[in-house]
Amino acid sequence: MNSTRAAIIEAADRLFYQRGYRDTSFADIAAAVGLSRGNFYHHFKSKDAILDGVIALRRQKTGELLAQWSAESADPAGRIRSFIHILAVNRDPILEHGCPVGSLCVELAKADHEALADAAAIFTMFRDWLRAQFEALGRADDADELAMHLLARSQGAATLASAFHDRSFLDREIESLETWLAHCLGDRPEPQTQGAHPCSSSC
Amino acid sequence: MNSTRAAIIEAADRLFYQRGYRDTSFADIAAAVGLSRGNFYHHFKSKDAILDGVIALRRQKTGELLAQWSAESADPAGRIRSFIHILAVNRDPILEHGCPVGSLCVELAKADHEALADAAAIFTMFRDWLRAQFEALGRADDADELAMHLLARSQGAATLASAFHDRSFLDREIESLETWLAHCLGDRPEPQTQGAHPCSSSC
DNA sequence: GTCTATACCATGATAGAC
DNA sequence: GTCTATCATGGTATAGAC
Repeated sequence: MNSTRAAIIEAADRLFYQRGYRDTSFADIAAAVGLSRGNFYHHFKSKDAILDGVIALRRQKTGELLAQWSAESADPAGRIRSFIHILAVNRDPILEHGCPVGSLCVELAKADHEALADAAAIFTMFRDWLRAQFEALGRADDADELAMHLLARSQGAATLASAFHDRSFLDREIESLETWLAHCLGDRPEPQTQGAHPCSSSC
Repeated sequence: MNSTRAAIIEAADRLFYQRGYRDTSFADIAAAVGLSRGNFYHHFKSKDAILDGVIALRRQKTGELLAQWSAESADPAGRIRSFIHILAVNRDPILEHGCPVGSLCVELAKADHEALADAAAIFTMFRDWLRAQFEALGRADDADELAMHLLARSQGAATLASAFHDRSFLDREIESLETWLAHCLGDRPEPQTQGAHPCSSSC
C-alpha cells in the first residue's frame, strides 16, 4: 500500500528531526509505524532511500508553507513576518532539536553525504521566496543578501536556543528580527540615545 | 603514558569535528593514533569519557584563545574583531564541517546527551568574554544581548556556509559583522539613501 | 602499557514462507 | 504486502597474555 510508504516517511521525518539521521535505526522507524523490520525493503531499498523520501516530503511541505504564507498576506512585509514567526510557532521543538533543515544539513555535511545538496535545496526555497519579497519591496539590489541575512539569523537563533535551552533568548531574537525588518523597510524610529537604541534589537 | 592519552583526545577532537561524535568509531580513533582498539580502555573507560576529555580540551583551548585575543588588543573593539575574524581564519574547515562548538551542541542536543551542558559552556565562555568587551565599551545595559547577537550571527553564517559550501557568502557575513560592530560603536555613516545603505550590511 | 582475541549487541540488509 | 528467520558487518566493551 502507498499509505504504508507514506507512514514510513512521516515517521522517519519526525525521528530524523528528533534524533538525527544516523541515530535513527530501522528498528526505531519500524516501532513507530508498527511494522516489522524486514518489511521495509519492500518500500525502500536502503536507509538512504528513506532519507531521499524524507527530504522530498520536506521540500513539498516547504512549498506548501510558502504558498500558504503568500496566500495569507498580499503585503511582502507581512509575508516576511510569517517567516520570522516560524521561530515562535515551532518554539518548543526548536528548543529541543534545533532547526530541522539546519541540523540535517550540518549532519549531512559532516557525513559528506550526497543528499546534502537536496537538503540544502530547502534553504534555497526559503531564500528564493524571501528574495522575491524583498524585491517586491523595492530592494532589488540587495534582496538576496537580505534573504540570506534573515536565514542566517534564524539559523543562529535556533542553534543557540537549543544549545542553551533558552526560550527567552529565542523570543528576544524574534523581536529583534521584527525590528530589523521594520528598520529595513524604512520605518525606522527617530534617532535616539545609545541606551534607548540598542544595536542588538534595531541594527 | 600521559602523551598517549593526549594523543587520543587530540585525534578524537579532530574526528568528532570532521565526522561528528556518533559517526566516529574507536577504530577510527585507533587508526589515527596508531593504537589497537583494546588498548583504549586503559585510558578511557568509554566513548563518553573520550567525549568528556575532548570537551575539556576545547574549553582549555578556548580559554587560551580568549586570553590571546585579550593580550593582542587592549582595545575592546579590536578584541571583538578578533572574534569575528575566526570565521575568516577557519574559513575552510567551517565550509566543510561547520562550527565545532555549534555542530557538537546540535548533535548532543538531539541525542539528549548529558554532555550538552558541558559543550554549551564553550559558548558561554565566548558569551561572557564578548559581554565584558561590550561593557568596556560603555554598553553595560545590553552587553549580554550584543554578545548573544554576535554569537548567533556567527553560528548562522557557519551553518549556511557549510550547507551551501558558499565561501563568498561567508566572506560577506564577516564584512557585514564588522560593519555592524562599527555601527554599534557609534561610528555610523552619514544617513544615506536606501540603495547605498543596505540593511544587510550595516543594520 | 600495549597487544590479541573475543564476547556481545545493534544495525543494515536478504531470503523465503504465508 | 507482511511476516519470521537469518546473515554479515561493525560497534562498544572486556579478558587476559606479553
